[in-house]
Amino acid sequence: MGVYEELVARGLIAQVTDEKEIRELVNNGKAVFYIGFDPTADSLHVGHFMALCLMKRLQMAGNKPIALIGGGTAMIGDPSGRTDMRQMMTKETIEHNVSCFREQMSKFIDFSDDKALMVNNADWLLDLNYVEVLREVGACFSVNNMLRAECYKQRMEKGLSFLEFNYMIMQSYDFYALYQKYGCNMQFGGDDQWSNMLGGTELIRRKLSKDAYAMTINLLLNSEGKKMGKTQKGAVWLSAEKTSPFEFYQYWRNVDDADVIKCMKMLTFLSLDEIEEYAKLEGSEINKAKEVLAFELTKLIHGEEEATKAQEGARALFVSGNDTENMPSTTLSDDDFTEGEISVLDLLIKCSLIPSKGEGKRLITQGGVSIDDAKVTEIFAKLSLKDFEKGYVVIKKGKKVFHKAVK
RNA sequence: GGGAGAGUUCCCGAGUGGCCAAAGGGGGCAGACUGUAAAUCUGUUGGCAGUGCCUUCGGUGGUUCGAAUCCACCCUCUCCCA
Repeated sequence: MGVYEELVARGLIAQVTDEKEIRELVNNGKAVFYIGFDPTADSLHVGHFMALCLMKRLQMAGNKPIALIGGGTAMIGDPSGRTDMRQMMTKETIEHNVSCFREQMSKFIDFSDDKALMVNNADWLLDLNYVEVLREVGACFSVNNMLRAECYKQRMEKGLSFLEFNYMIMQSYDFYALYQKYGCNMQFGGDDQWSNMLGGTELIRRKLSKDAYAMTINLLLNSEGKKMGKTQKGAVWLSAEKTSPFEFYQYWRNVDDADVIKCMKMLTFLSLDEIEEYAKLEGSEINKAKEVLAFELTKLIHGEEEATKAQEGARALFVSGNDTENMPSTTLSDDDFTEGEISVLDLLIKCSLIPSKGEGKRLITQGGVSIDDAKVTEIFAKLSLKDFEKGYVVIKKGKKVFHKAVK
């Protein structure tokens, strides 16, 4: 089975421009492909992880990946898949984000010995001359066609600025530039990028009379059709500072039954045969598969040691009771105590478990807070230093959130 | 440039002078049931202090005892005409 067939079997491929050609290139390690990443935050998140996985799989099959960081296109803002206008980002923010991306990616993709490249489209986009671009590139685009593209259609009601309208042209120009510079013959991206990617193949055909290919990967959607990797607090990040390994592990440990196998196929490097075995599990047995999924992913992102810690921590908490070793924790100082006491509400705030005291009161009233296994029943309950005699207390919020307060 | 309309709390969306911290739905959170799942049911959903205060209905001023609601100007968006 070639790598292309494997991608299909894992349910990763959404659309391709020319299946035969792409299979041929990819399976024989002849592809030089690029994937673009918009530096809209200072860390990569789960959505990017799919793309990174794909890069790695293809790299292992002998193809050469180019990670393109959109330092230039971020100045414009991609309207695809968005119903509202993007906030304009400052140059400084973009530069900061670019360097964060660079660091995270190099942990995952092998950039040594020219096996992969990392480029920033700011290097060629920012110096373009407006009139020149219009004549060279603008002439190749039909506004009529652009307006028919799905990504703009959605915006026709809510409004689309000329700035954003140009995003497709800039992305197309990237492909064109990479083709000439590095012989990049293929572009991958999320399925919402389809029209932008076609713009690039079309531009290359017109300008150079050469064929280039595009392929989109399925977005990671849950059984309800919503994008995965988002929590109420925001995205699930790959950096340990923004999403701790424990939280990361828990996110995957808690996915719906219906989504476990799909996630395994799309995100892990477990063999398809092995995954088939997990797919046979039923009922509460599915929990085993969830543990494997969570462990494998945490290992990929944070390393085996952290993954083991997260797994043991979770098992201890949920199965056997109270191992506090790997629990997220907050250290309290003397200033947090008034006359040797701290109120439960202040404690919860200090540990960032609640955003406001009103929320805390509600939680306590509804029986959602326990400290050292004792349910807190009084909203103005206080803890004294005596309660910290063993050095910490364990706070339980709801059923799944555990936190250790150390003194 | 001319004309018409819109901007409400996390999101959608009601509200056209006091009964509005603002209906309803979605989402979130908590409880029950469970398998750290789903479905279902219940409660809850601006902040701070215990019943009152503060901040919030695009922005800034104004009218009024009292404004999300009326007036003026401004900003943003949509539609029609050019």
